Amino acid sequence: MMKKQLIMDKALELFADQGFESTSVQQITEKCGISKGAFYLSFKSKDELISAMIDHFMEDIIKEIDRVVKNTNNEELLYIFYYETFQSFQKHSDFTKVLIKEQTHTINKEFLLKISYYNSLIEETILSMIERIYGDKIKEIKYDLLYCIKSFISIYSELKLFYSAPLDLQFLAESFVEKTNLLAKHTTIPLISEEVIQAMKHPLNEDVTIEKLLEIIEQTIDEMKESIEKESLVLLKEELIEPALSPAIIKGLIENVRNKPECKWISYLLQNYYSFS
Amino acid sequence: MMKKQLIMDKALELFADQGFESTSVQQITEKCGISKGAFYLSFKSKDELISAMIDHFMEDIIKEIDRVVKNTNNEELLYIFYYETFQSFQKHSDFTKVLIKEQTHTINKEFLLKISYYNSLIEETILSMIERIYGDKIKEIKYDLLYCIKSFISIYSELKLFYSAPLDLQFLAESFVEKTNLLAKHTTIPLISEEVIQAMKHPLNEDVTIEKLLEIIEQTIDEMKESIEKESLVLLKEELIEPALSPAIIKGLIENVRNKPECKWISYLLQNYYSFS
DNA sequence: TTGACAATTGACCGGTTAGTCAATTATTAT
DNA sequence: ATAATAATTGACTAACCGGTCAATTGTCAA
Repeated sequence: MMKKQLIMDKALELFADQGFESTSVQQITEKCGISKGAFYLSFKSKDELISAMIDHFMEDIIKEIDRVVKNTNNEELLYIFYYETFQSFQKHSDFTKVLIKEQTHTINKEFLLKISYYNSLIEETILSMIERIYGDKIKEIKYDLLYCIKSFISIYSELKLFYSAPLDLQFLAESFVEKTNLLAKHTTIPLISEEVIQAMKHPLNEDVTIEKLLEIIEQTIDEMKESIEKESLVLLKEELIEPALSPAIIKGLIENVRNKPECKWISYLLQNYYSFS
Repeated sequence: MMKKQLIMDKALELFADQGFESTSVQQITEKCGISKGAFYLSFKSKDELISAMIDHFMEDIIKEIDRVVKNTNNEELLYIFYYETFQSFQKHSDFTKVLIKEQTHTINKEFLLKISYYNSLIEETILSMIERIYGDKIKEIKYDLLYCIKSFISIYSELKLFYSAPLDLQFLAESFVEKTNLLAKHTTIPLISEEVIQAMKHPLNEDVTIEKLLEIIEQTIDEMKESIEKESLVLLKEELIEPALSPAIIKGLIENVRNKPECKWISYLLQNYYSFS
């Protein structure tokens, strides 16, 4: 439906400079030139719009970065990574603003969990890139590098997106490549160890209730065609209602489900629910 | 008044995990065990409470960091700076959370301007520190270093304050000292030039109206004892209503006013208003 | 042209917000 | 003890919020 896209676009503009909470459905519908009722024909609630928006843009951004990282040789990789990330952020500048704002601000646990999920996907990509470029020798400082790279990207976001600093993207990427290489080659004091990372993992998912999980699963099942994945999901749903299967079987079913792109989110939630790492 | 402090303390706790907007005056008064009316005896509005809170904590944090930077010899300076900054942030962890949340989120232009003012004070301190430690040779990358140092502090904030990562502050400071030294000694591609800094300066103060300025000035005048500074402020107020004086005289008057700590904010606003750098 | 159906509207609902102010209570001076 | 004054209360207002639904409008086949 066209209407959905229109609402997402206009809402994004408002969210970008007011945030989720301060933007009312009224404002969105006015900007779209539609009535309040029409909004609720496209989205069940304001929260559903936000959730859909996060999915839509995050998937797009991650897909772009992943593609670039996969298809670039090691020599240029870091430069291309920075450059394409900045490009992608600039292309989706409104969404990036929203993300930065809401990452620290939203009270809604569902959004936070979702954002942290996509964040973990990006972290995986960056980590695999670091390992490819620098090899085993930086194993102990890989999380240091990860957080520094993320910081550099934040510097870009702050300067370019929030303060409109006149910065050349290629130059920016070059400069950050140099800084990253410096840190990778000479850092001797690792700051963030594997244990630290483990200790701070998933502080959010304890708030995901069975009811909420069942609701999302049922909705997804309805939208799926008959397949092994759908069958697996049905079994997982029954397991949630009345536990009967062994952990090994559950883990296997979750693995099955993960194959379908539209179920990745659910498999992530289930994995956390059953505390599988 | 004791009541004011009580309200600030309790409000800060709520602001830290809900943000300004999502925290109602009702919630604050309940937590204080006072009535809604009593709140408005201490603060004219919710905004005034927030404004007072920003001033109170920012001045405290900046004073601590400034004192440390001034009283430490160059050798240990960077380490002590990081360590004391982290200590200060930990001591004021609720306020730091508020600051991080609202820096990117608040719509209220007055708060943003205030935060960016205090931010510029901290930046000045960091820059003076960089120059003291590394001397003239890093002149071209001083803004790079500034932003990297700020990024490192952000990493601390994210890990420690938001994700409660188990990190040792001394170790953390040591690690960041190494990273900073590495970047200072080997960076060859300056990212942020003087021109970039100039181009992104003060995008906010265009929203400060004469009326708002007059309001703040009048309020401050009432609270001041007779002095050269008060006289200067009265003259500046009259100048705002009916321009008559030369730029040189205005600049001098602003310089006078700046001497009183309680007028620093006003002198900053006036300086921006008259576009003095 | 008619009638069945789908799309769209906006007045309305219950709830929450910041802020006010007449009424009440507490304190102090005499 | 009494009167005057200061401090405190909480019901109240007007505005706004997300969400609903009876009523209206638009569409199209017969």
